[in-house]
Amino acid sequence: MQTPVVTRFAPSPTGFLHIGGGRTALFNWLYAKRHGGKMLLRIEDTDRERSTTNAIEAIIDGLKWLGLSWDGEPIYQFARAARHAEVARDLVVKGHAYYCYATPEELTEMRERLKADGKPMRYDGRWRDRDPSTAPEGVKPVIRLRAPIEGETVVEDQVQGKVTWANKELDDLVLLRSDGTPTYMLAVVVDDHDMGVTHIIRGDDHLTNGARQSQIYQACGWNVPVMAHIPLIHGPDGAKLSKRHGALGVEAYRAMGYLPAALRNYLVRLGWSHGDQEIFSTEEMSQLFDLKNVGRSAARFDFAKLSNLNGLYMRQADDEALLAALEDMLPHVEGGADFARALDNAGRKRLLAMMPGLKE
RNA sequence: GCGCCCUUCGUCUAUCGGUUAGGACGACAGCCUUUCACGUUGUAAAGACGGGUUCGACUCCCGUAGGGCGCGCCA
Repeated sequence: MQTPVVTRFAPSPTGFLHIGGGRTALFNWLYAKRHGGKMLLRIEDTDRERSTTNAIEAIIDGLKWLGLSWDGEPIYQFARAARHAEVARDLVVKGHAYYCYATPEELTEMRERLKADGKPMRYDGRWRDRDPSTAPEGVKPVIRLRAPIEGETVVEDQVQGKVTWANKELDDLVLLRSDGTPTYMLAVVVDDHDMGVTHIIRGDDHLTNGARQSQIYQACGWNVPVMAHIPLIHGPDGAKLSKRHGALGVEAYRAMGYLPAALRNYLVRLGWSHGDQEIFSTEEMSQLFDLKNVGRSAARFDFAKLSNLNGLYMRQADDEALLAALEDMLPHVEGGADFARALDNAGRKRLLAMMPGLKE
């Protein structure tokens, strides 16, 4: 019997739902649908400084607007900190991790020296085999993974293919901070395992993390989920998508009047293809989507093509549905609230009558 | 600096060793139209570079260049 597919979308709530994150969520959602599985939502809020409830709401709101849904309640990573710490301490007991008493200042100094010498900036393992009884007074230790030194770590990626690292390139990462809270690297592995995630589909900026996380899985004695690192979305100039490119969050696309169906269609074709087909209904893409046809190179965002698709979806839209979409959008667009207030039933009727011409 | 990844028209992409290298957006030129839009017809436009392997490379291998990502007690 094959285990059912479980994917997940795991944003960190430090801003709004990034357009790239929206596509990642879409791919996870489609993959789960295609295989009759589930998509889970996990909020990665372990960075207490930067995580805000506003951002959590914005992400959930953005996903809903995009028409994406998830199974069960969202999991909040911070709430699971005790479990993460327990795994880290268990790893120490088993000899797969150790306490490191190096201070942040000491490590910064170490990195600066390595950089000056033109050496790779990796933790040098100074506490890996040192007797803890020689620990300095008053320093709270972190827990580091005792990563393998020899051999190699391989990620059998569904998009990138087989990717190999020499273990000597990967240093002993921190699992548990000195204040007892988990790092991202540990939390992700423990949560994905506990949540029964079978497929990790995320941006390829996480590819190296995939290797490091594989090492944690191995230390824990757990199976590594299937991984798929999808290419990133770049701005029209080929540089990483940033504020200066304009619309970063999906809510900005709503405010510009794009239809969710058009944005989904645009996003799914960024990196994925099915022969020459350009237009996919949501139903269709959830039947056709696969990892095999996801490309490996970054795609540039093209507003002209998005607009073209949006026009196409508008012209095809049912008049009532388009009016509903308009009213739905009004509160989010500048000056829209006034328009919405002035829109009575008579106005609505008039708008509906004009819609066939308007949408052309 | 070290590691990993990527490279087909301006852009998104098809091609799974043999094709006139296909489609879409955009551009340009017609047609339609009181205008704009829609629609429609057509045109231009691509395998980064250099070596191999092969009867034959966009496709496989190596190198170079360019780009991206990672190298935090951030996620």
